[in-house]
Amino acid sequence: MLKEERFNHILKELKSSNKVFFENLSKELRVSEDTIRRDIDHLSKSGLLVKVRGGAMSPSVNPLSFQDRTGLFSDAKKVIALKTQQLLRDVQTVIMDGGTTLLAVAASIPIQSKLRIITNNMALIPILAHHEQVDIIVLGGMYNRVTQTNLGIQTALEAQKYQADLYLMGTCAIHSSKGLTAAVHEDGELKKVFMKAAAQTAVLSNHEKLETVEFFNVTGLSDVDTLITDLPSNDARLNAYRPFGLEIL
Amino acid sequence: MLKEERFNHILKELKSSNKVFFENLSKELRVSEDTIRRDIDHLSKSGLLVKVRGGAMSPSVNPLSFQDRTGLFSDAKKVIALKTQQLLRDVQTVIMDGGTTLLAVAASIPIQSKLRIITNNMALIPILAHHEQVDIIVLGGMYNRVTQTNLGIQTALEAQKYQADLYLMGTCAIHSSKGLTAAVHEDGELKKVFMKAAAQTAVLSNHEKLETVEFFNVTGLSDVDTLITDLPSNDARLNAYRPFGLEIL
DNA sequence: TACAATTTTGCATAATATTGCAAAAATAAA
DNA sequence: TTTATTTTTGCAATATTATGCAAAATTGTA
Repeated sequence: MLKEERFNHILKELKSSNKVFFENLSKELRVSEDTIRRDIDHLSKSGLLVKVRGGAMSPSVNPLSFQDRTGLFSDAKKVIALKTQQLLRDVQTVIMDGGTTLLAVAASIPIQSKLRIITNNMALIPILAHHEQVDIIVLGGMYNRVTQTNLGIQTALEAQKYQADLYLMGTCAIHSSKGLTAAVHEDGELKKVFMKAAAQTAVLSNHEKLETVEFFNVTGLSDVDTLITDLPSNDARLNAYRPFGLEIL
Repeated sequence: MLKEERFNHILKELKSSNKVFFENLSKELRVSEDTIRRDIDHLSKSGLLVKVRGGAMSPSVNPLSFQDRTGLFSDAKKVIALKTQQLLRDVQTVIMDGGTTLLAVAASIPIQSKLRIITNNMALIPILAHHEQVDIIVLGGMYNRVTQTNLGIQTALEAQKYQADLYLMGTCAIHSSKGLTAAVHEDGELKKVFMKAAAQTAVLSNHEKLETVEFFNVTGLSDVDTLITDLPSNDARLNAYRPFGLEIL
């Protein structure tokens, strides 16, 4: 029996019952459990199934194409996304970088909005598929599978060529004395470029990111124009940031 | 017995049972397994079957030959895609532009391939999500919803910064006297840049595009190194292109 | 037809892939 | 925490595939 026939057997069984077990497959296909284990390993690397303890399961639906089902976003992100809409009403050109918060923002943009969005965030594209009035300018670079963003020198060089009204900054750590910091060097540098390219910078942050620090400095808080969190704007936990003169939404 | 007769026998058997074994074929056709192996090699390079350990399978039943969840790809595109794989074995860096044919090519790249892909084709990204050894360099620009590609001056400027071993050209019209032409101006200009950036250019084309002309000139056929269609390489409809000294797969 | 050049074929051998086993490591359960 | 179970890793035996080579067959040319 060919290896690929075993693969087909496994996938067929997975299709009908949604879960397969090493033990059963080993008996059905008359090979050792090790072989089944390796088969499943192979199939999982191809994304055709996901390994679980004792066997494998069908992969969860649509990994990349449609994240715009709002149920996928946490309440905190939805709150931030809705607050952000008021900033988008008065601008033409917006820079948006990485992070799922910005996906939530994009998902809540009204379908008839007229906007130009400059981004290195590839996950944004399918979300904006039906916004025919939204122009998307993609910033190229080395694609990062984990963050689904383009990064690198090339991305920064491209970003410098544009002028935007607003920069919506997604992922970063915020600290009242250390300012904004990023976990990835290239991402941190890119954020600096984005700030220069935009007339106004708004930082979007879950309250859990407040008073945290990452390794790479981006900027001080006085360079930020607006801070948007999931907290009420008068929440005490935001007091530390009020002296910097930024607008808190 | 002629080689062509063996081919026919193999393909016939493949059609009826979806799989063939070297051992059986060797006995049936009274030649050594080596000869069968070479025959299968040839048919595999012609995109008519996929080799597996011990024999070969028809591409449609091999779960690993295509990552085609949607069943979107036509037989012609699958043949072209499988033929194209032989070019990818010896290169490091490949430029791929727009068109669904190139999506089929990407979908048939083995999961363990090591490759660097330079592209303005955003639809390529989710297909290559599980190819951890494939680096993707995205070329930025104005995103076009219909073609799912980035276009414009910016895209061309970026493309000029790279050197590639191979350029796989997707959508274009081919004519024996008019050469290659494109339907969209920016796309045509970009194709010229891609050709300059790559050491070798291969044009992928459905046979229905042969002897058709679009409005924007790209280049003459003598600048093309390889032509890959869904037709057998000795098909009479390809004769018009043979004088240009390009390799026809 | 005869001869040279090319292609095809089968074989030996080296390289590679698959399989099952056993020990070590990691994970879940008590 | 300890214990039981599952998973990973390394290994050796076996099977398959790729490669170079020489003989045979085929093709083209005079």
